[in-house]
Amino acid sequence: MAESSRITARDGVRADARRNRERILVAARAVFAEHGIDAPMATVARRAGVGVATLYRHFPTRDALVRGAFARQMETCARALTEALAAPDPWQGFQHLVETVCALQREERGFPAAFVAAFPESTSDHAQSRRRAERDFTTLVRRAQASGALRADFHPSDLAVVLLAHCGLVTALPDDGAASRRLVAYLLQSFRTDTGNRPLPPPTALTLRSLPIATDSSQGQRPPGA
Amino acid sequence: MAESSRITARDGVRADARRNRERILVAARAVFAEHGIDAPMATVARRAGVGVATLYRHFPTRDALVRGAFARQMETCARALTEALAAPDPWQGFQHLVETVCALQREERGFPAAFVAAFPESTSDHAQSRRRAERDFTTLVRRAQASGALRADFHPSDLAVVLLAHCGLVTALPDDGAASRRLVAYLLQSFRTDTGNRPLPPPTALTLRSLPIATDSSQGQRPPGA
DNA sequence: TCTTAAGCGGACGCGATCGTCCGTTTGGAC
DNA sequence: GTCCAAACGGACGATCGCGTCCGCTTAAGA
Repeated sequence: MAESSRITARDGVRADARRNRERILVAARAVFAEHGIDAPMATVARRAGVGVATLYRHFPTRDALVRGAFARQMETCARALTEALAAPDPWQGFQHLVETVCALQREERGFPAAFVAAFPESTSDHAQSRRRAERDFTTLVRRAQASGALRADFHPSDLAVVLLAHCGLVTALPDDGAASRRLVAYLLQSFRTDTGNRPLPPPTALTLRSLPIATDSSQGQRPPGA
Repeated sequence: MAESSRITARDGVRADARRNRERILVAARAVFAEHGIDAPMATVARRAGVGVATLYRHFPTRDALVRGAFARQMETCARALTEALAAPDPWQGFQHLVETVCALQREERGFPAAFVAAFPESTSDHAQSRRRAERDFTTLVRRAQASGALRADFHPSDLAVVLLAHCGLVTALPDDGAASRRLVAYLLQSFRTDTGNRPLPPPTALTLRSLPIATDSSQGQRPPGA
């Protein structure tokens, strides 16, 4: 009769519930990749083979779902930052960090827009992660500047500028890794002190003609948040 | 009875119709600036003080409305390109062009997303403008490269990369001119051959914490009126 | 003034998405 | 096997935006 006797598993979650949760996350990644993170929740549910209610039970808000779906990518980002700090050459670390995060944005469609939700202010642990990430990144910047490779007037906030711009680019051109690579290469060059022009990845096939039509609003443009 | 006798004005448009058209365009710019180009058509109509039907009569599709609303900005872009070609120093022309377009994207909110719709493929005259713009820009690039100021591996398609990235940035951070200026400065530097680090505009106040939350799609609703 | 059609506006039907409610199923402890 | 709470799923009412339809208003030529 003790309530503990009713707990069904180590973590108190029934097997089918855990299974469904995983199916939902897989489906969410697929659907977000196809239709952007504004895709209907019902679509995710159908893809996962569960009812809408089940979806909402596991993830009460779209925000929670997005965060759940891209948790792994977020961890990869965090790891990249740790690795960057550990790298013997701070500039190498810096460059690798930027390239890794941008590669994630480029490869996992839906993730770029989700990224900025990565460090939600609501939950305290995440706020803490976020603060730590900021601190670590600032340290990395200082070191890279001290080593002479990163220009002295680079400001840690420039990372946000880069990420938002890159996010916009890959959101507009989901298939085009070339554009993303090109942008990143240009930006990294402008961050260096040693500024001899270095080889770039190949240019894109874009023309003004081929730019996506704006009012086809199927693309999730990110609205500003709080 | 002759149909020509019924024509009511020089251009065959009644005075109230012309007046309403203008009011709609003003309202559209305001509403697009506040809520993005996906704002409900009815909102534009209400703001303009006309009925929905009137709005649809003048602009049958949202696309037509967007194009009408930002026609002036598009002309400014076209003029900037012409001026850039006429500039004595091709690099100056190039730089001025990029800065002008980005300034427009930054200042007229809603325009950035609209920009890519600027040269619709449907109407032949616009397609022609677009082709001409491409040709002119390519010429500008060649000249700037010949002058030695623009790096040889800059490709005209890189303009699209810049514009899309910048569009993403200002869409995400509508109020923040600093971020836009910063990005443009970085990119222009990386386009130069002469690559000594030059002074940058001041950094932004962004932190990872302050990045907009992706899935809060509630959009910062304006507290007053609307 | 009179006439007429160009122009106007709001109501309406349609379709999509949201998030909840509630009856049914099922995992797993005993 | 029995039981029950956890979990499920689909139906449902509410909301929102779209674009059209139709009766009314009004500009402006005669």
